[in-house]
Amino acid sequence: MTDSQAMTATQNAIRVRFAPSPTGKLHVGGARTAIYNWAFARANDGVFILRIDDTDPTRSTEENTQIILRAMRWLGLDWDEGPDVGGPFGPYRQADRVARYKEAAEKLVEEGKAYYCFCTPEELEAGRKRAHEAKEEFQGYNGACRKLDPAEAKARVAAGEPHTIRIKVPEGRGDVVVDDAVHGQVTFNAKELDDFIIFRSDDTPTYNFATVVDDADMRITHVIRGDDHLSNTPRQVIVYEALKKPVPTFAHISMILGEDGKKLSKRHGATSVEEYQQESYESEAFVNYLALLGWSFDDKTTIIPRDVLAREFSLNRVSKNPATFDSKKLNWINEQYLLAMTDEEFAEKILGPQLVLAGKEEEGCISLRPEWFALLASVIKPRTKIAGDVVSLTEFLYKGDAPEIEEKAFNKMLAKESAKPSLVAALSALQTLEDKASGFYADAINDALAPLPEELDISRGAFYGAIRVALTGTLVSPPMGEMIELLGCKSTCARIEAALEKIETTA
RNA sequence: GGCCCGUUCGUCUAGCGGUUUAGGACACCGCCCUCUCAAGGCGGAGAUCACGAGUUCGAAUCUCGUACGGGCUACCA
Repeated sequence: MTDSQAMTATQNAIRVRFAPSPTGKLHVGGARTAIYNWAFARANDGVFILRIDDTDPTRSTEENTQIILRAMRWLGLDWDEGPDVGGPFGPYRQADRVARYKEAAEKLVEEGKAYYCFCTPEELEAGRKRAHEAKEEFQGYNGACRKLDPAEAKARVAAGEPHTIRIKVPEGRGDVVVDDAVHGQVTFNAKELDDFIIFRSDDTPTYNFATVVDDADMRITHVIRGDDHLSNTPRQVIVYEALKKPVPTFAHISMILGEDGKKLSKRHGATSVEEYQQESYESEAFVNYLALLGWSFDDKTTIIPRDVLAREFSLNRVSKNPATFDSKKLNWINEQYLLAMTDEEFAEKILGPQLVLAGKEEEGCISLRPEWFALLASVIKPRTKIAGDVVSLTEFLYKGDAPEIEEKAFNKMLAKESAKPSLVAALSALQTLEDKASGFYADAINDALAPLPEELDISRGAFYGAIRVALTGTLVSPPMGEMIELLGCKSTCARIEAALEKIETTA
């Protein structure tokens, strides 16, 4: 590629941005917006930019910024330009760009496209109240300071009078048509827009101004963001026009609701990405689920790995209506990702880390006995919804030689006549098997146990149930052969003997 | 109040004027497999496409109203 070609490519490249405010953790709604931006950029060989919109210094924190960055990394959404990696249009934190906004705002004042306003918040509030009580159609700013003589206004500013800067919505602007990639053309009448504030009296820019300056400076071509900004878009279009910058394409995506159909909030449980990470969801499954919440690939696909998403995402398949967050489906998708792992992979990525985390195994345990862990993975994997489940699913392994037996389980399986002969027969069969030295494997164990119920004239349910309770103390466990192989002969026999003893003492 | 957006099974969605007795997925129910619990296989129930008019030979799909939900109307983002 020649330099001029490279230049053309960059100029034509799609550039999108995700611009969270660090006023809290990364929310699932924000995460989905980030995913759509990222996927749209990747699918179109575009550039994905991360910008921190911290124009509100009172609510923004560095800690939240770091949490958001961490969440983005966990989601696997890599950015090409951003606060930590830099880029040609930085800085990428709004707090570091205030001089730029000030300059842009003053320039608009100079050009007569914006003006100083000396109205106090109290006056404005009173005006709004009056308009509201009079039930006036238009309840916005009345434009009092618009008529001020510019020279006089400048003098008042120079004299230190508190002031804001308001943009002038051009007289007779007519309809502002927003070209929205998901909603189509949305028309607003500029008459309904008032001269809104672009710069506060405390010398900070407002959101509607700062984002436009940044999006223009950063050559953003597509603004993909939440629905709640749709009504603000005509205001931003006015700013683009005042700045004489091209207006990007917008794509307003709907919000995510809680299971009661209300806006997602704390009382719906986990709402931040961080919480889902801590609850041990697979990052890719989480991204998959969120991507599908408001976007579809076709009429049947539900499993979309991250790389496929990055190839296939398109804005025209984004749906307009709000979506309800369904943790059951998230769980199911998560499970599908776990199921898709090989046993070795599952042992390495899920079993090892989770068991180490729970203090059940030592770091590096898998390499010591890879086959045992692969077998364990094969029985645990289909029973795992999320990674953290493996701790309870493997609990039977760590119960020692005389597991505590749940009362309910004892009463149901061991407190009956068939229990003792079942255990005795199983014990002897297993010991014989071990003596044969042909290998204490699941298949052989199953073969050794299989004929016993009939020989003893005991139902299979009662027979295996008795062993299950003896070995685990509970009524639920992995399949018998595998479980016994995992426990090994020594522990198995010890547990059966302990159960027999308990039967004796109880009887 | 004004302006804007949205409305297909409980949930996520497919559907872009006839191919639809509205398709798929989650959840639910049943059967099969089976020593328990899963996983897997098969099947079932579940949506008069918010409602009402209109356009059309024909509408979930186009238009207009109504209702309900949401957003904006801040010196929040």
